[in-house]
Amino acid sequence: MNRTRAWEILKAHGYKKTDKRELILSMFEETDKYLTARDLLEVLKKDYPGMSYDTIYRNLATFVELGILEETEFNGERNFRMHCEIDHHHHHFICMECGNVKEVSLCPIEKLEAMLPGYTIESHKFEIYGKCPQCNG
Amino acid sequence: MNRTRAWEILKAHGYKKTDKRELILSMFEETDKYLTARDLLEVLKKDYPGMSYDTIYRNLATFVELGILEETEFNGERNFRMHCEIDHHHHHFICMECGNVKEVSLCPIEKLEAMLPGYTIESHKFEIYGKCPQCNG
DNA sequence: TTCTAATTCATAATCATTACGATTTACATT
DNA sequence: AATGTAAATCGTAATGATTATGAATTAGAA
Ligand SMILES: [Mn+2]
Ligand SMILES: [Mn+2]
Ligand SMILES: [Zn+2]
Ligand SMILES: [Zn+2]
Repeated sequence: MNRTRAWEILKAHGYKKTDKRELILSMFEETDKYLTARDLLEVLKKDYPGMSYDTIYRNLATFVELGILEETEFNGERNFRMHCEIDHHHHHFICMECGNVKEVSLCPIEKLEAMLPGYTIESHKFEIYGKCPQCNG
Repeated sequence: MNRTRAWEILKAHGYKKTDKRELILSMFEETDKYLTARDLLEVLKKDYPGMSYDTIYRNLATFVELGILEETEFNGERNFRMHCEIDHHHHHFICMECGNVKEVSLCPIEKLEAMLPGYTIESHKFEIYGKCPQCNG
């Protein structure tokens, strides 16, 4: 996902183009790491000192709802990142040192479905945490 | 894990026997569901109206540290449950309707390790959410 | 029974997140 | 280009989970 595509989606749903949204999207575009609301505010405050958490959270919710961002939760905080381009189902290795993210295609959810008759699987979370090669030194 | 074993561990680490701990442990012993700090306080307030969140959280942290409880996070809250008896590595299907938990032995973490040379895997989370057979009707 | 460290209580602080009325702004329409 | 209006943002306060702290209580050893 990139900013251009994001704006197509936003427009298609009747959302207006604003500088704040543009800035938020550009922050996500230039990193593959997960960001928190706090991360965003910290940076946006430089350009917009009056920037409100309400604006951040409301837009994050919109972006997730429209599939522009993906969301997860670790270290007791909500984390967001640009939704992956990759079309096939996959998961992420997340470096707890630098935040870098690596795609992981292994997922046993289909096998699992067969092993749980009577159960309805609505969602699943498979996340791997550790240190990436750079941080391992 | 049961209360008796839990007390062995607590004693072995020099922790004292208190009524609050006994009650907390008994709550976990009699269900296989995940409980939040709020769930616990709600019940403990009946016997101990002055019961403090501090006591709950401090003991939960102790129990997790000693391997008596296991902890996870979903729906934006920390959730706790008695640590499983089962010795082999496994994960959980969690019913989002009734909270029931089912063991799931499928896990691709070892295969994954081989697929991520240079990476150090420190931990991983694999959780499946949905509806159990009873709640599906 | 006495002593002491562990535990709990009572309360406030902190942190992430949400809520809301007032104000401003994007953009469609004239 | 000016106008009207719904959308978006601001400013600020509320909420809810969690953590912190100092005083009071208590379990268990001596
Ligand atoms: Mn990805
Ligand atoms: Mn289990
Ligand atoms: Zn998967
Ligand atoms: Zn596993």
